[in-house]
Amino acid sequence: MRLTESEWQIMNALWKNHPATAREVADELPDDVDWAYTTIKTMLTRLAAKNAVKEHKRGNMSVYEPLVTREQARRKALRSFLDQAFDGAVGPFLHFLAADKKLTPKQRQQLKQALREEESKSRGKK
Amino acid sequence: MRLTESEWQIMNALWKNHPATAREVADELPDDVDWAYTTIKTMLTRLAAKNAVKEHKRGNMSVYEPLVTREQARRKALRSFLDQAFDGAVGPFLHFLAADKKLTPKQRQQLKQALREEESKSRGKK
DNA sequence: GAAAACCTACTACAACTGTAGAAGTATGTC
DNA sequence: GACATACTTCTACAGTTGTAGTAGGTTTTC
Repeated sequence: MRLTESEWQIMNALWKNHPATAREVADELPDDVDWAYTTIKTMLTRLAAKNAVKEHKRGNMSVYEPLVTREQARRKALRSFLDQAFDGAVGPFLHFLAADKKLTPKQRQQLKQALREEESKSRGKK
Repeated sequence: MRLTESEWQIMNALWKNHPATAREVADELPDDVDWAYTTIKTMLTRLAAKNAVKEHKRGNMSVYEPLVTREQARRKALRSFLDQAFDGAVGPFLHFLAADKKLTPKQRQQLKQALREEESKSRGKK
């Protein structure tokens, strides 16, 4: 279940605040996304068809709820990205990432910190 | 200039070995990609239209050459991914990545190592 | 209770994607 | 030189995506 670019916009809005009506989703969309109300409805309907969201009727109105978590969607997207751009190989990707000139020292620091946290977490479990 | 999934296949093949004829590209494609020769030609033509590859005539035949590097394409793709799934924020992504349960200890090690290398490299430049 | 404002479902439609066939032309082979 | 091969360009066509209009029902508002 792959999200298209527009679908990500909708889902991002929905993850921020849900359950939500189409109108509420519209309000959460970034300012530069200026879609007709019916466009948003169309998107939500398509997302429901894909089982990415659940549509409930509340009175005469529809309220939407994500069926996939942001985590899950991110994981999927990362996987696709890795498959496409790195033949699915994590190692080369990590190198690519670490070598990224645009990473600030702070971000590098952050990444290392995150890794340390994870390490101690998994040590704890062992 | 965004590559579609099929276009990545073609480009991956072309990066592996170029300049290459359509036939050679076909040979480099993964085994599970079994496209008609004309499909590959179509893709290459479309990629040329997008300026992702350059088509040269060699005699009556076409030879293709990437115009974007794999690096560049990867960077673009990473950027799109980050924008979509993380609002473009690198920090949260790094956390997400470091927290990935599927990272093996070895990969974590690798990532840290890569970071260290980068650090000393940039220290050297300073 | 008629008008305004909103909602829903359905339809539309062009651009892009994935995938390839057809027809024509050049090349290698006996 | 006729036949098989291989290449090229053009055309095709269904499915997906981005984006929205229209028509008809419902709720709110003087």
